[in-house]
Amino acid sequence: MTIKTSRRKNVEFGSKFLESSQHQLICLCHTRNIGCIFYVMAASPIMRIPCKVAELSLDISLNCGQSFRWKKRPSGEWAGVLAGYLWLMNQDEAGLNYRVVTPVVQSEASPSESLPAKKAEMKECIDYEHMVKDYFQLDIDLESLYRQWSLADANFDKVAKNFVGVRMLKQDPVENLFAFICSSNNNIQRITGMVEKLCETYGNHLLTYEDMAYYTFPSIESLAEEKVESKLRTLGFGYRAKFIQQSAAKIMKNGGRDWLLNLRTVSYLEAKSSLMTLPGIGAKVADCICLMSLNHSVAIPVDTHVFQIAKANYVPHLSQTKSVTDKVYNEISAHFQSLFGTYAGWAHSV
DNA sequence: ACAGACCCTCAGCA
DNA sequence: ATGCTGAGGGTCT
Repeated sequence: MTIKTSRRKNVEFGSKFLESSQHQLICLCHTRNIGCIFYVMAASPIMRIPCKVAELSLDISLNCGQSFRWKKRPSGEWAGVLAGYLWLMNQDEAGLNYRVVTPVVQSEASPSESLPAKKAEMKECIDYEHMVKDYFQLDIDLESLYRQWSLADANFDKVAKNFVGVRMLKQDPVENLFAFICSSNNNIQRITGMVEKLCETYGNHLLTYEDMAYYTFPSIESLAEEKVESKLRTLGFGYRAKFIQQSAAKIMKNGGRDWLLNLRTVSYLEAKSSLMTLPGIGAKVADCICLMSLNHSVAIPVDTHVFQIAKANYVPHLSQTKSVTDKVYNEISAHFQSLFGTYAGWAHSV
């Protein structure tokens, strides 16, 4: 089997490996003085889920500020790390195409010995389709929700045709939480850079694919260490450096990742108020986390833009209001919740 | 309820 | 070319 390397040479080895598998092997080979380091990855075949653009627009949903981790590659594919794999996706009118790239071996030894041992692992049946459907929440009928929202609100009806297929992702709450601590008083470009720095500094290098390094999102533990604040300061996080370290430490004290995941099972208001006990998380960020990773689809994050839109089109008596006080925040939230119903947060995103 | 302060960056403009 | 200002998916005191 011929394997392309990052140095654009071809390496021959392991021709029997995976001969009966439908997976494709990719090997990146770096010479380091005498030895070689092999980064071996397996790319799945392209898989497909029938899905209309009206049910899911990748271009909007992956790039509208709910996740900061998806990047469009020159090929037009979206690339992102999810559940410890690199995913590559695109879509056409009728379907979503995706493939998965996963590291198999990273060793300084000759790969010929370790590869067969990984063979069984590769063949392990992983339900990628289920993971995609879960992440995009494809069991939720978005077209039907759009119809419902259009009936409820003429303004939505007018605007919605330009923003078809806007779907909330079901994100990992750890990534979601720390990314949105970064979002306060900030712009998307800078937030994206900060999330990248978090991953490069405290995440694990997953693999390098076509000259792009991909990292996992850091664990809560790794962000909870005391040194993190000063390090993030030097990386330009500003006052958010302290929030990140302190929130991580507090979550660990509360029970770590399980404590966060458990917020999916409690009521929306309980989840929100629990999140707001963490430093750097106020009402808006808490609502973002509720909506984007904790299944509380009724949550309405009221940011400065939602405030402006609400003043101009929905809650006239706020037209002279200068700032978003708690009272104003709750009033705007409640308005959109009663207008759009259970999936109000999804409608708000459109 | 409401200012200020908080880190940093980047348009927009003089 | 430099320098100033305001705002950017807020939060805390």
